Amino acid sequence: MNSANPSAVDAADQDIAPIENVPLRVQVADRLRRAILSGRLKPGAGLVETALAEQMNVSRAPIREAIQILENDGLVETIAYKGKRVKPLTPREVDETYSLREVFEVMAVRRILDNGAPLDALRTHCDEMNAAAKDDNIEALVAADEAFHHALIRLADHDLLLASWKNLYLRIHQIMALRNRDERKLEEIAGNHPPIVQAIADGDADRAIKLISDHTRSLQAIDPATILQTQ
Amino acid sequence: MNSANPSAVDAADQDIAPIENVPLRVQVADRLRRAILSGRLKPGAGLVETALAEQMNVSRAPIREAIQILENDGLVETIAYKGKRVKPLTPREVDETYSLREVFEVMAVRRILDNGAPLDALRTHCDEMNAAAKDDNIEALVAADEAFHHALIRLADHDLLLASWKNLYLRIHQIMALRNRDERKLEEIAGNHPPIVQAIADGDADRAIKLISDHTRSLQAIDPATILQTQ
DNA sequence: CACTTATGTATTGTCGACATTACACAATGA
DNA sequence: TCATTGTGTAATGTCGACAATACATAAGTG
Repeated sequence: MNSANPSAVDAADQDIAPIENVPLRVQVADRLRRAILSGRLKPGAGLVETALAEQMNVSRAPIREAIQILENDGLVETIAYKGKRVKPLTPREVDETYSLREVFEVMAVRRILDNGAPLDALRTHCDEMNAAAKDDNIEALVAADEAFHHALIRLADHDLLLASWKNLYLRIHQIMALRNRDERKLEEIAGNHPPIVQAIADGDADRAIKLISDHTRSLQAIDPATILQTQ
Repeated sequence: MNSANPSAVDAADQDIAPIENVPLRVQVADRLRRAILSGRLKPGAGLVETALAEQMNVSRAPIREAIQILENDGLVETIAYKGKRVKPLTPREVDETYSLREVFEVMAVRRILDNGAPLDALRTHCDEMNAAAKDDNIEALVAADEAFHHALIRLADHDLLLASWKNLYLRIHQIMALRNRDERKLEEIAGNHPPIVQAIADGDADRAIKLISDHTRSLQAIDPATILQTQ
């Protein structure tokens, strides 16, 4: 298969990695998304196409398309002939986001129990979370937490569910970034997960569903009304 | 409030209705969406911007944006530098669509039972369905059916759920349009709904959830593999 | 003949300019 | 003074043209 063209292939492998050909709109969308999800662009902040175009040194077209992508993500809203802004985040929306997330995760657990799936990945992420909690490393714990839930949804083997969950989780990201880092017991968060895996392994549907429900609800409850906005 | 300016206001009321100022992209998106949902544009059919622009007598910009809107709706997909086409519909996707719909509707029923809501609208739509079934009017029955489920979701008082359901229901529309009109008993479909309302009214969560689950599943089961595609 | 290398074509990607809209605010007149 | 009417400004909406890309197909080369 590749024996015909030895030198060129052998030579690099790393040096000449395939040149990425990412459309500008995607690059722009990624940057803006990062800014929103990290909290640098707060809800209510205005997005002006011409200004962004000049700042990023591209024309307005890719900026427009990038903003439309973010609109699909539910992170930005447009008011015709007036402007675009980071979608304001109301307490109600936060509430709805978490409640829908709960439904998604319960659905995933149900499917895993019905169809079966290997749980090794979940256990690995539990270990990562424990390690992060011991190190007092919030970043690592949050990452492992997301990896755990992502893996859980993937195990459900339901592409549409996965896509919906990912979209929803964007807002969870944003909410977590905006929330004043309430220093909760990291070990408590980490400790929440292994029982879920155990319940699934035991085939105990009721317990697994109750645990995952309680878990997502506990996260939801934390948030007071720390919804900052930039008018 | 309006006593100061009598003649102008009184005069028309109908004649001079507010002039709609719908952006071209929205008009284009609506047309294309209708074509897809009605089955005139089949899955796999190519969408060429220049051709559409010429046909609709607008520039490519609104066409592009319209197609991006449909991409967000999940009805169209883009392959960079190659083309855009109506998203192919696999049996698996159909399956996933219906199973996610089931989860949404069960969630709605749960919330209605928890928080309470007036059920008059649901009963009205049940009556409409019965009337349509008696008249052998499929169009009317489908419309009333959608109105019933739409009302059910709205009663759940959960904006995010409503938005997600609407998006999902787009594909249901498409699927129903593509399916070879299997002439099932209209009265059977109509008859499925009143028991759901009754179970909710009775506060019988288990029965209500079971009924709504069975209902959505029965719709799902019909579809063999009648997924037409235009390569 | 097999294989590489141009070249053509269809399509999307990007650009800069102009049109349209909404809003704020000043100018006007009873 | 107050309501009405102009006018300016900032933003999105739309346009036509050109650039970049991927693929098919032909042309060249050993």
